[in-house]
Amino acid sequence: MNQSATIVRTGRKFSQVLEGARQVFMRDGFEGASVDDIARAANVSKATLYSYFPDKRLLFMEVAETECARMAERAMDDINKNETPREVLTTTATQIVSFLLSDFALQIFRVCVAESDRFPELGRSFYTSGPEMGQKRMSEYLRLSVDRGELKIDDVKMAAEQFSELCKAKLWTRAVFGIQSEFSQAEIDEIVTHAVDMFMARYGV
Amino acid sequence: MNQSATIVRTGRKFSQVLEGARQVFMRDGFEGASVDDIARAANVSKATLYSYFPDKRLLFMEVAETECARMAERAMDDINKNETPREVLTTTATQIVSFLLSDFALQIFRVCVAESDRFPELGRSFYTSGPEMGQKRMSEYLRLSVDRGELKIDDVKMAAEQFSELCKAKLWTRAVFGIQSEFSQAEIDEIVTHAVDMFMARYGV
DNA sequence: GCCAATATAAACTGAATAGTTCAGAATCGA
DNA sequence: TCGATTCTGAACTATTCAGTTTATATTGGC
Repeated sequence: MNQSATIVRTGRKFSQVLEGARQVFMRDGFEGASVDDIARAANVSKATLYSYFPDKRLLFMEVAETECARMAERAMDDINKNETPREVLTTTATQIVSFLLSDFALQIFRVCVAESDRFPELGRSFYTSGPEMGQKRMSEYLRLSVDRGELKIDDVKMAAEQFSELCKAKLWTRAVFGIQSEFSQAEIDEIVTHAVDMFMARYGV
Repeated sequence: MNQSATIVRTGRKFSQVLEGARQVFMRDGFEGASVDDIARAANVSKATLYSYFPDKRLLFMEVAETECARMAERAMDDINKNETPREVLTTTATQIVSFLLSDFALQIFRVCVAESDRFPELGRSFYTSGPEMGQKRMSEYLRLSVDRGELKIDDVKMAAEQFSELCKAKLWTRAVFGIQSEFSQAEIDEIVTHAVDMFMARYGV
């Protein structure tokens, strides 16, 4: 991954370039985005852009990694460990569902899926800083609850995977394929309730 | 969707073209595949190809639709309605998981996700003939079992969505991002068991 | 105010590639 | 065998786009 050596990170317009690239890549994907578009969006000349990034791929990778890190930071941040599992799970599921349905998460998912054939490192990087990261946070919480005797789980990792998977039911697939793009709170709550009910039916004490 | 009107489906080499297109699109995605490549793979001249399909997009759509139909046909075909729910669900889950992890299903998913921004009809078509189709079949079975008193389900559609989502736990995400590409029967069975256990815990009588 | 680093605009190269055209060859039904 | 349909190959157009170049302008530290 460390072709980063060849990226020049100093200079007045570095972050401008990155921000322009972010916008355009997120809107158009990798192939869809032209370097001219990016330069225009960044209010920067093409020559300047190329003085920072040796090529389009590296620029894209940089954007993707930055976005994934930002993503991981946001999602599942405020687990209040003193509430009951049902409460915690409900709060967390609501966050997860809302996040998964955001334009932002959807678009980066699309781009990463689309390009992970061409850039295997991208797939890995996304997985590590996205889904895997979430799964770890969730596992920690579940482990805690099990130790407290609040939940009864044989395989904590698997349970965490199942939980986040349940959060994708119905709406997420529809969102990914552009069938539906607006989601009411009621729709989200419905998914959340069903996810939590199912989880508790299986792992509740 | 019926730009299909403009596709000529008769002629000696129609299926040859389609098969070549299938191979190349599945390997390279939409942008990645060049029409020259496809013509070569199909053992057909470019002119012939264009005599069947007015443009690359329609050719792609045709391939995707054909593949989805084939997909829907295969998956969840042999539900033996006389077994217990646990048995039926286990068989079905095994089929679903294996199918979801096949190169074939993964590749078509990737391509459809990648291109559904540019071709909204493609996303819709994939969703309809893929996930939605599966969900309907599953719903029918669940409805039957509920009527028989074998299961207790408030929202059959939602339960069907949850079930297929549970089949994606752990392995599928890893597959989509190319983290893992070989899956042992034991790994598949693990997912299946956990999916069925969870489902039965929630909806069993 | 000067110098060195940094940025700009715009034109250019070179490579891919979608889609067209057409004269002639292969194929097939009758 | 004949005539019509279908296919071929190869050359051609036109476009898009990554990446380069160059001559000029801006900026900021000293």
